[in-house]
Amino acid sequence: MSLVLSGKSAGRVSARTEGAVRRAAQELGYRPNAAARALRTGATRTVGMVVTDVTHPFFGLVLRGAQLAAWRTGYAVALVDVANDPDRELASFEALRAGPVDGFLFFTLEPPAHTGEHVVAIEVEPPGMTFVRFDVDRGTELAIRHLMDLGHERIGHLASVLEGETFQRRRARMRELLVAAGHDGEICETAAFDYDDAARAAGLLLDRPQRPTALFCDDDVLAGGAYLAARERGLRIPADVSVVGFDDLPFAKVFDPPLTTIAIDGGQLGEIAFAVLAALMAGEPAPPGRILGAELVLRESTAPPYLPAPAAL
Amino acid sequence: MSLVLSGKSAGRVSARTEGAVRRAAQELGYRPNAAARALRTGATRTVGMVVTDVTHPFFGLVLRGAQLAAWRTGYAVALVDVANDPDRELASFEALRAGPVDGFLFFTLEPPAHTGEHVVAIEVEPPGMTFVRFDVDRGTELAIRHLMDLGHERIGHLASVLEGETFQRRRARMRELLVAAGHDGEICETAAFDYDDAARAAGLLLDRPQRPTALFCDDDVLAGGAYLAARERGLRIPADVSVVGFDDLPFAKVFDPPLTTIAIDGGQLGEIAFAVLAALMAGEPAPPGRILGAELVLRESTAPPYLPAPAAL
DNA sequence: TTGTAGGCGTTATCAC
DNA sequence: GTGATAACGCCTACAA
Repeated sequence: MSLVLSGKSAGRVSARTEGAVRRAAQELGYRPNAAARALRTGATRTVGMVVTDVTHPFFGLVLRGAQLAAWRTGYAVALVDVANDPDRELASFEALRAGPVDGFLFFTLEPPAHTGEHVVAIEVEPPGMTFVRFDVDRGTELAIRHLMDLGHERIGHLASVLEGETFQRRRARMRELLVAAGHDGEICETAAFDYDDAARAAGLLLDRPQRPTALFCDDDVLAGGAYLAARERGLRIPADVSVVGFDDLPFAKVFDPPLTTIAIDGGQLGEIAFAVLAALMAGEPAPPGRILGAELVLRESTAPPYLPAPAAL
Repeated sequence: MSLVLSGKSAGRVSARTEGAVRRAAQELGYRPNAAARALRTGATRTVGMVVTDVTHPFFGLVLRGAQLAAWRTGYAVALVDVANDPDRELASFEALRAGPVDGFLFFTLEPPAHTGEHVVAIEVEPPGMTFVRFDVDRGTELAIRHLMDLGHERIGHLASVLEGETFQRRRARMRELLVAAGHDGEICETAAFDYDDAARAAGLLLDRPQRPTALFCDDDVLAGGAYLAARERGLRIPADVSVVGFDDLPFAKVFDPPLTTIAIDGGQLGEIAFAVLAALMAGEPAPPGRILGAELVLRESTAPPYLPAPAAL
């Protein structure tokens, strides 16, 4: 019967019956029931992607990448937004374990500990769990080096409030580089991924008695907050403060001045994360993890500290 | 047996057995299988939301709103991105009809014609289909009026290439208002929701022999492209060109100058769309449609045309 | 108050 | 090459 539809008719059913079946199915508007199939086969050909915050522009890129890769292999990806709520995160995981998905892409602060499910962690590297992440150490090194090469010594860090591993890495690496160069290592404020809150935190940094001459931001949204704070205070970027972001979100180049930032490829991240998960689900030997590149995109928000005022003044 | 777990034990099972059952379930790590339940009950308590482009920042807001509302009633929402591809749109619909969802939220150009499924259209108003959309007529009226009040007569339209109903509305209303005021009604270029393409199209507008003194953009992303084009040409906003956007995306206020735009509430849209769908699924009488407000947010990207040069020159 | 059985729509196996 | 049948796990009606 439905051998035909599942494409396993080769050499099993006569061409005539096959045609008849197809026609009948067509006319009756028959469509195989997904629930029954899932029950029988134990697979849904769907993977769940759980993210902390759909509202952040970076996720769209990642989801798009994962979705494209999934599509090619006949999988669908269901997105679950956890709205920065750990309880909800756990609840989602439990709900999804109940059957609706064959595997998980966890783009959150802390993926649930290993449970025998197929899961790949994104941007986190939990011990023993397959992961895909960017080389943020390299990324922050590129950013900080660039600033130090320009002559900056007092570099503020506009950091994410989120305790994610990727952010801890940024902080640690930055500190390392700064102390290695003999500079002050901890001028830091944290903010949510929200322009107003970021502006508030950036303001705290800019209002310090010893104002930092440059700001390294965990993310382009945060950098946007720094732009806001600088504008409120009549500070020019980059003449009075240099700013460097992270992510290279599409709007970074429309900021004024265009934002110098660390580019990472969200689409690629999603694509690779799905590929790794697919390997896992297929029982193939998957790599323990993948680390993706990051590079510096030079635009116009950085300059040497304290540019001399125009000669005329 | 599983009467307990489904919460229907009231007056059917003794408290003792109930406790025993719960404990056993706990220890065995038993969790009801979603596929089997779906097969049996015919419902999945999941709705599908299909969007044209996850990559656009507006969708995050809508999804968040829908997801929050769904969560409250024990529903999940699965997001499907269609990547602006009509074939994929149809394919997704077919795939989703196979069972995995109880209802649909269609945020696309053209939701598939009525098929007996529970579906609510978002930002489109197909005949006979339940919908939720913004009052874009009012929104564009607010924008155009504002520009005309400022004294603009030659207003360019930086429009979306997408043929969505919401965009056709903007165009039609704008034209109406312009011809009613006796102005030239069609200075228009279209672009994809992408800063570079938008900059290209905006450039076409700005390079016209009779340069428009103001630009009305279908969307804040497009407005960002206008900023880029103006910058390339050394044109000042708003002194040389006024710009007004649509959506009030979070980054609009960090643009320089902060963007005057039409604010619409994506979260509310998602929330209401889900509520309407829930009513539909429950068989309750649902309203034929809902129209949500839009308002003008005055910032600094608009001014009277051709501001006189500073007296000193 | 508790136990049992049937069926939801598939797929896969096995006998014809 | 084809048709029958069992089983996936849950829910619910009905019998004990």
